[in-house]
Amino acid sequence: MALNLPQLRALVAVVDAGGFGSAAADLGLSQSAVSHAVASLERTLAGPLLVRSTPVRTTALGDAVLSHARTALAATDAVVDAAARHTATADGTVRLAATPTVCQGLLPSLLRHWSERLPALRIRVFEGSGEETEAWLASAAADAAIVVDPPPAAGREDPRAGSGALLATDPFLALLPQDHPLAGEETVHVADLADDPLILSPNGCERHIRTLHQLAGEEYTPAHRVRDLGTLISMVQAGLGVAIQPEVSRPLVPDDLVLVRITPHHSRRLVLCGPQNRPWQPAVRALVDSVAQLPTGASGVV
Amino acid sequence: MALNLPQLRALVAVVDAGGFGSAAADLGLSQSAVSHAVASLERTLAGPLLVRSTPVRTTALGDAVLSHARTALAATDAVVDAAARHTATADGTVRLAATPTVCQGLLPSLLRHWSERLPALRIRVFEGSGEETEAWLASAAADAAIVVDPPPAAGREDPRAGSGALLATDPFLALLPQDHPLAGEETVHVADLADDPLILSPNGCERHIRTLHQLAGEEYTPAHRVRDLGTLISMVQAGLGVAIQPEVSRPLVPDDLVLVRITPHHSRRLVLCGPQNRPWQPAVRALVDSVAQLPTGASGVV
DNA sequence: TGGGCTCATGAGGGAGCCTCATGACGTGGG
DNA sequence: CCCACGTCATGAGGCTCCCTCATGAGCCCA
Repeated sequence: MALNLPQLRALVAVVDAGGFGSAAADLGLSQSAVSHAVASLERTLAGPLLVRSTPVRTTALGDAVLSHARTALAATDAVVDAAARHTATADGTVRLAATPTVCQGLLPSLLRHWSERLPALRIRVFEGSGEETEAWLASAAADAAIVVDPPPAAGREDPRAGSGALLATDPFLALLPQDHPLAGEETVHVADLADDPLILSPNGCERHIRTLHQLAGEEYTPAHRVRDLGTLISMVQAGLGVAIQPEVSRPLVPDDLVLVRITPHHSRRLVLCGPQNRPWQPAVRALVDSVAQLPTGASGVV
Repeated sequence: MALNLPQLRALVAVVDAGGFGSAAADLGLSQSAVSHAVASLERTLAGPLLVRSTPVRTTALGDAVLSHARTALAATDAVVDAAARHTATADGTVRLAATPTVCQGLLPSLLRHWSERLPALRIRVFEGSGEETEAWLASAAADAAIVVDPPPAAGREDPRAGSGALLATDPFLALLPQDHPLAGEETVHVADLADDPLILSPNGCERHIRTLHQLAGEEYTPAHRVRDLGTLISMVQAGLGVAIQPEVSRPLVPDDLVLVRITPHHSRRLVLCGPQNRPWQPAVRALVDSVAQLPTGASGVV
């Protein structure tokens, strides 16, 4: 004879209503059901819980049990409440904007994570340059975006916007052919690459690469500019030069190229967030929350 | 499809064990039962709770639900724990010593109260004089007693003894025939009764009555001494004199006698307690606790 | 004494929970 | 490459339990 929820509900209802009949009415059951429930609970607890009088009173045993019964019932209600609140906010479709590097390097594992943690959520990915993604987010063409180096916590015009989640602090690395003289090094310096033609990475990384050269006191003279990351990789493979790429592009680097840590150290912050000028979709909040509890800087999100 | 405890137990066990099979082993069930339970819980909450992988991971919905499920289960465990602790301490037989006045005036309602609140407890009443009751308690011939004016909180030799419950502050009243000249008064003074023969109440009340006369500055000259309260009442009914009786004897006073408030005010404290020189029985603790939460000074305990 | 109210108690039906057996899926070693 | 293995899902079946209906017992009050 195991304890169960209807028994506890009956006990609490009888105490609150002051009688079996009115408790049955409150619970939407027959008086008989309430009587059976309390009687079986008294059997499992091996003692009377209630004094049958008008109004009913609790025995000492009933008193000792009652508060725990209330918390148990409150907790089960909290279970269904939490579930209802969750399903109300964590479904629908989110339009997510991101840059090509992020889409190819970081997003696959993120989408896998979300499909596990938030399976009711559909995510449509929109790939664009850094400027495009921010414009889409501002113009409501996207619901969320992975933005690079947003102003930290400031510039949020709508107080309902909330804060984003730091997905990774993404360091810049040197991309070299495997047979490059420095390919085996632990770390290379920007100055060491001055003799190699620099192939400029696509999209919005140019700003960071220029900063890197300024930090090193080196002249910034890119030899080639390409738009597509595939093109860049092919050129490095062909020995036409070297490149500087963020860590997240590692999954895309073929076996015959290597990524080597570069000094001076410089990195960019990749942040998942919703729009700054209007309230976020609940689903976007759920997406951000589900990655916020991950170890920070986890470029290798499972 | 209603939420129930086995479902919550299954969910928590799977998360803790890291898999359905080991959770089933922990719960002493088949793997199939655990699978069915989690599946039905996911149906009632309208969303997946777990990601089936090795080891299993929670979805965001699962996380939101899990902590509430744990508290619900802990509370149900607390219910059976409280009941077990209670039945372990609140049964058996208690030998209760009390004076005749208390036995006749106060005990009936107390015994009714206890038979409701602590029905598993049998109480054997031993009636004796004040000295006898205290001697029985000291010699372990009684397990508890209702004692008059015990030294307040001091003189407790065994620290495990605990403190008693104040049952009543029991004021002394004048017992008069209904046709006595002062019977209609709100309050009478000890000096007003100087002309009436004083019939001494039985048992240990003489000390208090003497104190009353000292407080009033009156001479203390009892005309009659009787042992039995019934005798005293008969004599007052016969017009042979007046008496001074504690409030608790009110239920025993016939209709043709009246109890009138007396000045100077004097009262005795009736305290239920266990022995002072050895640990109390758990059942005695339960008795004391069950009256301690009543309104104090309730000579009219329901 | 009889009516009304309250709770207890059988009998019966239906839904649940559990088990056994089997199938689907992914994984790692020979 | 494929097979063995471990894990979980899924039906079918039995048994327990939970609920309802009907009826009886105890109590209070007129």
